[in-house]
Amino acid sequence: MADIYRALADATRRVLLDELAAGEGKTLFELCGALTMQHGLSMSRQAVSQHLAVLEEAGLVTTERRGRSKFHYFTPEPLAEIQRRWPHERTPS
Amino acid sequence: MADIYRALADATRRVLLDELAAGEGKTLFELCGALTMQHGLSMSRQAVSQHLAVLEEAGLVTTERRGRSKFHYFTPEPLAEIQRRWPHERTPS
DNA sequence: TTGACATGCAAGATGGCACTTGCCTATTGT
DNA sequence: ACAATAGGCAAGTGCCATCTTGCATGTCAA
Repeated sequence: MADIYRALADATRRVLLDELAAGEGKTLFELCGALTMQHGLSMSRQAVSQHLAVLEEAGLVTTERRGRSKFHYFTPEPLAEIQRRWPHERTPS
Repeated sequence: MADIYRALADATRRVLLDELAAGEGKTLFELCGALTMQHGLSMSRQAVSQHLAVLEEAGLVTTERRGRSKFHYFTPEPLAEIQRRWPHERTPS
């Protein structure tokens, strides 16, 4: 499991996490479209694919193949390590 | 305020945060020593200084000059952005 | 089977980050 | 004043991450 800090270091990957956190189960093409349309980021399909691979290695994204499509899901659990490592007060909502 | 994600991306900087979170108010030389002695990281003083500058720009470290020494303090507040951006369930302690 | 669709693999170019080196400034003590 | 201490600035180097390009693999529909 690669470190999540490196995965979060890239702005494009953070936007991808935003997209996946919003609506679940998006494909590579859908994410490419979302990046271009809604975030003004225009990159090749492979660039997005490589970003998703980094996120998956870090455990922040899980995938599920259905047919020729691959659906991506946000998995927030690895983020808990950050709070475990540097705990700080939380306003008890 | 530079982004905290880039600041967290480097392993040395994370160890520095660990050191500062443990005991407050350390100087550059003290941190250099801690890196070498307790973590097996042997780097030049400038390397550590540049890491501290990145952490300070990200708001994760605040400094206070006293005489010719500069004391560094861990400031965890910026980390809250991560939880705000991707909220996930926390075991209600 | 043939073509279109969705994705994967691999090699190359570019830019940025981490680290070093050398010199400089500021503070303290004698 | 002088030396020693603590730290800062700036240029240079090497490497890694990101991105692109081109081709390959697997899936579905007609």
